Amino acid sequence: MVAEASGVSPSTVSRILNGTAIVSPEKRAAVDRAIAELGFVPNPVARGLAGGRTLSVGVVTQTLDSPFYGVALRGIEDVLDAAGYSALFVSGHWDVAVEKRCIDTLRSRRVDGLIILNGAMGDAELKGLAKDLPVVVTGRTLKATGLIALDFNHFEGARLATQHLIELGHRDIGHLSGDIEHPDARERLAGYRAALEAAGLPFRPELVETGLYCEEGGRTATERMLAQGLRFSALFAGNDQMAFGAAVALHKRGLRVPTDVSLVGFDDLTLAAHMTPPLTTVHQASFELGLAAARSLMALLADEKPKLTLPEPRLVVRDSTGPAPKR
Amino acid sequence: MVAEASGVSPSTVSRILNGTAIVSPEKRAAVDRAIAELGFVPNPVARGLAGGRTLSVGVVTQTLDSPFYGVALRGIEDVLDAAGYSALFVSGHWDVAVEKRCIDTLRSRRVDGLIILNGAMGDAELKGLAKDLPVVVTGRTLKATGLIALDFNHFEGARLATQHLIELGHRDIGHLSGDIEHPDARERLAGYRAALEAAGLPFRPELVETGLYCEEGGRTATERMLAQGLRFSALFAGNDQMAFGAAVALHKRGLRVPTDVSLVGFDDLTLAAHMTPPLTTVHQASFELGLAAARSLMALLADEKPKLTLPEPRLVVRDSTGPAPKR
DNA sequence: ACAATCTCTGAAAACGCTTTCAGCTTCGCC
DNA sequence: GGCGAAGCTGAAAGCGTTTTCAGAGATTGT
Repeated sequence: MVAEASGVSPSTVSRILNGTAIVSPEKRAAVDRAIAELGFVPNPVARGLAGGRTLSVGVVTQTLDSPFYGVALRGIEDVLDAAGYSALFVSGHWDVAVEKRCIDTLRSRRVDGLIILNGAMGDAELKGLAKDLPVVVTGRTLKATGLIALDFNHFEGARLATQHLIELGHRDIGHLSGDIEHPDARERLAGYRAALEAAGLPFRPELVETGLYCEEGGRTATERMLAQGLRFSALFAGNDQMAFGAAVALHKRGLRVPTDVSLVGFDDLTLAAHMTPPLTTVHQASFELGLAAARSLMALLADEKPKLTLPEPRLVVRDSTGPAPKR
Repeated sequence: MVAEASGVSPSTVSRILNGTAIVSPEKRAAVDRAIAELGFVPNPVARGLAGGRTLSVGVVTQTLDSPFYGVALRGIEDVLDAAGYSALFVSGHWDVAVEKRCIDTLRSRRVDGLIILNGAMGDAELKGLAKDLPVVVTGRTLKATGLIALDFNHFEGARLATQHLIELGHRDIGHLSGDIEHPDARERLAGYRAALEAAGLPFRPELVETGLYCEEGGRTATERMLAQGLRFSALFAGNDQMAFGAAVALHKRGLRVPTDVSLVGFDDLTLAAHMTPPLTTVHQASFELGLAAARSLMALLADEKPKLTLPEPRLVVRDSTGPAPKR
């Protein structure tokens, strides 16, 4: 230990560095000077070995390059960085087995905590994990000690989107649902249905088509609806990526957005505002989600109980929705 | 050390785990059994302290949520993961100071190597870094020991894109250039110019507008050109994101793609194929870039000299380009 | 004024591995 | 048959911190 070369014992230096105990001003000054002169930087690896805390947290996401979670990762990074923590990002690729392996790796690397963005694993396992180390999980609601769950109000978002279409006079409103495995897809579907029923419109299962939460999924789902000869004047897509795909499918069929078909997305990706026409969508504050997740974890690590809450979803009306065409 | 509880000395176990030396089959079998029974998992933190190798590499990118680099990150993760390495992703936010701080953090965490995606720092500093630990850098060409530079052929890509427009009969071809600070933006501009000149067309500086490499940058650059009353029948955007922005600007002016203006992008983001109309663009193999970068680093760490090469750019013709309108 | 308490500090153990060093065998060869 | 070389293995010394433990002074209470 280099700093020792300048006066005191390693224990004292450690105490100064960590503020673990009171040290006399003179020694503190001497050590500070030595540190500055030597350009000393503590070694996190050794710290991790000795102290058990590595000042690193694991972040498991599904795909690193998702436009939606990417932004959340940035929020996480910001908070962690400011707190002196480093993030280990891993992706589970929507595969429970891969996800578990990732988590094992992270644990073997002795991360101090875990942030799991929309994990695929079961609630029970998650609770088990949380017994060992602090966990913040998004995309589900769950209560357990050492665990904080953060989720958006998908139901309300979907309700807003559908209501908007109804208010524009649309009656035949289709829904492109994400894979029903995802709790958020289920909630969005429920919100869509609730809005219809609140307006006295029937819920028609044939107007709901399911696909993967991506451009391709939205495109093929729309093509299926079109192929079936279904009549609809508006489409509420489970997320923006699906909406992009839907726009392509409609365009190919010669249908104009919003003249022939109104289109609403969900997420408000950066790109939504830059699509042609700019997409009406439900804004999800994913950056804030990242911030909140990271802050929650920091609180958990400090043995506090914060219970941060996420902003409510908000409809952003752009140019992809318009009045229903006369029948 | 737990595994010792079953027969041999810790040194021998370590040797088996690392393949550092030849061990007799019986001992090896005994140890293997013990490891299996105890479910022993080596502690990378201790390993890092003792051996100097942490089996982790630092990856510095500019923004975690870039659609282009996101894909590359996935490629990096795939390779690293398979090799038993973990990645520490950090983002420099296009700021040299931030970037340096990130690198310091990574070094203090004793990463075994560094992958720098389009770093903002100077060549000289990079070379200095490479003296200390293996570095792979993308987006520039550079030669130094312990350093591998990987880059696309931006010039050729831009040339292909421009040539395609010329072959379609376009004569007034604008270019939305990325910030000229970026070497790749400069090369793309050069490729554009070379294609023009090869076809005997004059290079007209007023048809080149510069902006940030993002949707907003493309939109405002296009708006500026439109506002100046410039006549052009085709636009070659510095990257796909700028092309998306350009499409919005054109759409607002009532100009149709490709009927009134043909549009070519660069990168071939996933979204390019799902935009309306699907975007003609230059394919950059960013996933392969990630793979190649990670593999190069692994090779460097193994003291090999691989010199992987990236695929040549390739024009992907979709629906955003068409024949030049008659004048 | 003396014991009982506090403060502050250093010595030393621990964290869980890797690696060097030296010792013991077993060969191969003159 | 003896000697050097080569092959395996264990003991022990780190790696750079934190943390426990106990001791040296300085305070306080009576």
